[in-house]
Amino acid sequence: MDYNFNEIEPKWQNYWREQHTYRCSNDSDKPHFYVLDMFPYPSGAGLHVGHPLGYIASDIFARYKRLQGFNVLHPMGYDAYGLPAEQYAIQTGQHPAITTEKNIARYREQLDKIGFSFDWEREVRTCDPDYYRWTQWTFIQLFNHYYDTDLDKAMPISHLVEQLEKGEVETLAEKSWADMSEAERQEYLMKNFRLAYLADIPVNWCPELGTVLANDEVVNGLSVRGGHPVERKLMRQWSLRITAYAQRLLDGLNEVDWTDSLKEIQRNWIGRSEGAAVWFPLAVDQKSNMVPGAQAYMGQSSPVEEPSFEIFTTRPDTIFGVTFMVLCPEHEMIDQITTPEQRAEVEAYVTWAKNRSERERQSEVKKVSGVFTGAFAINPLTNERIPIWVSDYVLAGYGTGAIMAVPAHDSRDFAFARHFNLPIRQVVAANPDEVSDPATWSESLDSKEGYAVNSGFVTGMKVKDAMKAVIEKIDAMGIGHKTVNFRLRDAIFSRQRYWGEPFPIYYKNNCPYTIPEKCLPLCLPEITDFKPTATGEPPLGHATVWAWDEEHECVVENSKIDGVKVFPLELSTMPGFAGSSGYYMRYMDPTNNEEYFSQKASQYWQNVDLYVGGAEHGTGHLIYSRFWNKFLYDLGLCPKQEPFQKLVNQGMIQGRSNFVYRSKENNNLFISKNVPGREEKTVPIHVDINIVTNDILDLDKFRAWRPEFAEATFELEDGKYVCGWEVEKMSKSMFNVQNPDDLVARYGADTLRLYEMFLGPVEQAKPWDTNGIEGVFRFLKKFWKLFETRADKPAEKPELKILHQTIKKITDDIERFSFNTSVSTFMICANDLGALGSVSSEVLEQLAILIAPFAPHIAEELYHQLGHETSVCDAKWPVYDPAMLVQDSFKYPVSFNGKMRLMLELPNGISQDEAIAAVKADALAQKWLDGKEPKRVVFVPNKIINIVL
RNA sequence: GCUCUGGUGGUGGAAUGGUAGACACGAGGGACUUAAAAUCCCUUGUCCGCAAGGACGUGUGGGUUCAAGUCCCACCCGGAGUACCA
Repeated sequence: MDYNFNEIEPKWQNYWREQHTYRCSNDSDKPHFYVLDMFPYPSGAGLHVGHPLGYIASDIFARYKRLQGFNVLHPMGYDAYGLPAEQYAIQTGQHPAITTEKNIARYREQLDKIGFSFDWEREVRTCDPDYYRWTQWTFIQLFNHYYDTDLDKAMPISHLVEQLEKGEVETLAEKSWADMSEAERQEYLMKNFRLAYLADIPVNWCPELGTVLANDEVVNGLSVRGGHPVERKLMRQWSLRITAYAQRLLDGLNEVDWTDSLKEIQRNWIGRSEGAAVWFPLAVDQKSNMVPGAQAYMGQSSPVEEPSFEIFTTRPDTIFGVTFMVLCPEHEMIDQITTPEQRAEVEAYVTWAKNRSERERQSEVKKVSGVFTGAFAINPLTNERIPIWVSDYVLAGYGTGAIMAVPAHDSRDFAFARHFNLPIRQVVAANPDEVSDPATWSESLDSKEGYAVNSGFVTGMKVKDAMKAVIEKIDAMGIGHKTVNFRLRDAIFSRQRYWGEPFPIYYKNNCPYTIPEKCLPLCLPEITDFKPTATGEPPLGHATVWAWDEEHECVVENSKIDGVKVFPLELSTMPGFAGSSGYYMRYMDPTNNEEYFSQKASQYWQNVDLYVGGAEHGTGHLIYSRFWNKFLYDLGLCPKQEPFQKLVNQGMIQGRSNFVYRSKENNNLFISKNVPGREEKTVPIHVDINIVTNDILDLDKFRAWRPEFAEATFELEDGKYVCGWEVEKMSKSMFNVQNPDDLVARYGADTLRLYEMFLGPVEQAKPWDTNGIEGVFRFLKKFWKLFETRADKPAEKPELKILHQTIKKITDDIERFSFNTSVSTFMICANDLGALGSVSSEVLEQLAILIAPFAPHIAEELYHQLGHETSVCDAKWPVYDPAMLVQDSFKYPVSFNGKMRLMLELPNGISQDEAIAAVKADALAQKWLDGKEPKRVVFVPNKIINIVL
C-alpha cells in the first residue's frame, strides 16, 4: 500500500476530535507546561503559509512535552475585534459580528487541516461577552487603583483617599485635600493617580480612520493600518498609566528568556535616561523692572521661592555652558513671560507649530525654526541672564517640555545656535587643555568622554565626576535633584470605533463612574450605521439603547436620560490591545463565570512557559500584556510577575515572486530568463506563483491565466521557460501568496508541516519557496516504505545505533528549537535504515514516536499498524542509550561528544606518539571503524587526544 | 544618527573552538520503462591534474589559539527596530 495522506490525515483528525485526544485538564499530577501562540486576527483573506510557521513550531514542542509526560496547555483563540471588519461594515453594511464569525469558521477549517494539537474546548474570542466582561472588569480595577511609589505596587484608590483624609499624605497640588470640592478631588485623583484615567492629552488623531491611535500604531506620522496621515490633537481620552510601571517593565526583562534583540527593542521603547531636574528662575525684565508673569506663574510644585521653571537634562555637568533656554510651543509659561514686543511673533510661531502635521514636522526635522520670547532666565550656578526661546525641536511629551540648551555639546542645540547666531561656549574637552574656539567647529562635541573646562568648581573633573558634583550642588542649593525620565508614554485607551469592547463607564455631571461589577458584561449595542455621527461622535452615538439607569442598574433607551437617575454611557470603545492583554490567563480557566480565572487554575499553570509569535508586537502587545500581568500580580491574581517566560519570535515569511519577461517590441512574446540579450529587450511582469514549478512556467496555464496572455508566444531555453524571481512582501497584487490548503491538498499536512520547518530556522525571516517541498514528500514516502518492509525480528546492533543517534539528535534539536535540522536528521535516519534492508518493528515503533510531534498523522497511522490500540500521543518519548553510540569499550577514560569524534584523557607516562599509535591500534583491533584506521588523530595540550573517526 | 541582527556553493541552509558545505532543491550522467510518471544509483565549492593527488576557499583587514565560519578589534554590505527623547 502506498503512502496515501488523503486517507490517513482526515481519519486521524476525526479520531483526535472524537477521542478528545488533546483535551487538557487543570487537575493533574503531571508536571505542567504551557505552550502558547499569539492568537490571530481572523482576516477575510484567510491563512497564508506564514501564519502556521509559528503554530507548527509550537505544536511540535507541545506534542514533544506531552510525550515527555507533561500536562500541556496548548490553546488557540481569536483576536476578533479589529478595524478591517469595521471598515468592511462601513462599505457593505455587513455587521462586523457576521464577517468575523465567517472568517473564524474559515480559519478553523484551515487550522484543522494542518493537524494541530490545540485544546479547542478552551477557545477564547475577544469579542465574546463572556470573555470581554473580564477585559471590562480589569478596566474597572485599573480605574479604582493607583500606583503607590512607596510600596512599589498598585493599591486601591480608597487607600490613598483614606491617607489624604487623615492627613497622612499631602496633595501635590496647591490646595490641600480638605480645601478641595468633590469635583476637584475627583479631578485630582483622575489626573494624578488612577491607573485608568480620563484626561485632555495630545493624541494621534487619524481623520481618515476617524479615531485616535496609540504610539505604537503610528509610524513616521502615518497610521500602521492603512497608512493614513496622523495629526496631533488635544482630546479628552482614556489612558492607562503604564508609565507607573516603567521601571518594573524594564527590570522584568532581566528575568525572562527572550532574545536580546527583542529585549533591546523594549528597553529602547521604555527609554530610561538618568539625569537631573533643575529649576531655572526667571530674570527681572529690565524695562518693566518686574519678573514677567510673576503674579500669574509659579512653577508648579517648585521648590524655589521665586518664579522659576523646571527642565530635565542628562548632562548636568554642562550647566556652565548653557547659553539659552528652549520651551516647547505647547508650554503653558509662554503666554505669561512673552514680552509685548515679541508677543505677535511668538503667537504666530506657536500657532504655526501647532498646526503643523506630524508628518511635516518629522520630515523637516533638519529645518531649524524658533522664536525669542523676550524673557530671560537666570543660570542658578553662574547668575547669568540667558534668553528663553520657543522651538518645536523641544517636545511637549518628554521631560518637562523645557530644556537648558548647551550648543557646544548637543547637536540640536548647536544647529539652533548657529541658525540664530547664539553664543556657543565650550565646557567639555577631550583633554583638559584642548580648548578651542567653538566658532571654528563644524559640529558639537557630544561625547561623555572627557573633562570639564570653563566650568567653575567642576573644572578639570572627568565628565562623570562633574555630573555627580553638579547634582550634589544643585541638590544642596535646593534647586534640583537627580532624576530619571522615561520615553514610554501612557497608553491611550479610547478608540472612536464600534467594533471593540465598550467601556463600563457612564457620566454623571460629566464625571465618569464605573458600572457595578455584577452588571458585567456591558454588552456592545446593536447599530446599523457604523460611521461617526453627524455631530462627530463615535459610531456608538447611533445606538438608541445606550444609557445607564443607575437605580435599576441596567442599560436603557437613550430617551430616558434625565441626568438624575439615567445617564449617558461612554461612546468610545477599547483598542485592539485591550482584549489581547490578558487572554493567556483566561485560557487557564476559559468558562469561569465567577472570576477572570480561578486561583486554583492560575496557581497550577503559573505563567506561559513558551510563547511563540512575531517580533512586530515588541512595542505593542508584548508591553501591554506585561503591564496587564504586573497589575493583576499586584492584585494578587497572577502568580508570576512576568507573563511569558520564554519567547520565540518566528521570522516573517516573505513572498517569493516570479516574473516572466515580455518583449518590448512584441506584447505577445515572452523571453526565457537566460536567453542572451534578454535584459535589454524585455520588461519583467509578475506572474502567479501557482502556475510556476521550480521556476519553470507552465505555458498552457499561463495562456489560460488571463485573457491578455491567451495569444502568448515564447522564446524558450532548452525547451523550457525559466522565470525570474525576487523576494517581496507576500501580497495578492504580486501574485505570490501561497495558501496552505493548496499544499495540503497536494502533499498532505505532514509534508507541509515538515517542509515549513525544513525551510530554515524558525526565528529567521525567509522567503516562501515551494521548490524544495518534493524532497520532504519523498522522505515521507521513504519513511512509509520502511514500515511496509519491516521484519518481525529482534533489533540488531546497526539499526539500534542509528536509532539511538536519531533519538539523541532529535531530542537535542527540539530542546534548541532547531526544527530544520530535525527534519534533516529524520532524512538521514531513513536513508541509513533503508540501506540496511529490512528494519525491526521494535526500532520502527520508536521512530514513529520520534516523528509524532512533526508529522502526527503518519506517526499515528504507522503506530497503529504496529498493533497499538492507543494514540501515539499517549506513548513515551524514547531515551537514548549512550552505550549504543560508542561501538566498544576503550581502555582509556573516554567522553563521546555526540559527533564522530572522541576525546580521551591520556594516561600518565605515555608519550604523544605512543598514545596516537596505541589509539590507532585499538581502533583497528576493536573495529571501532569497521576495521578502518581513524582518519585523523591529533594530539593537543593538556593531555587530550582528539581522534577524528 | 543610535540599537539589534545577519553576511558560508547555482539555491534554501548544516557545523558544543576541532574533517567547512550535513540534509534538501536544482543541474549533469546512468538504470528500469515502448514512453511518461514514480523509483533507484553516480557526479556536483573553485582552480590545477588523465589519474593518484595538490592548492585555494565561510564579506574585508588584523589579532588570540596547537586549531577560528565560530572568540576579540577595526572596516564594508544587507535586514529589522527607533528617532529632534534633551
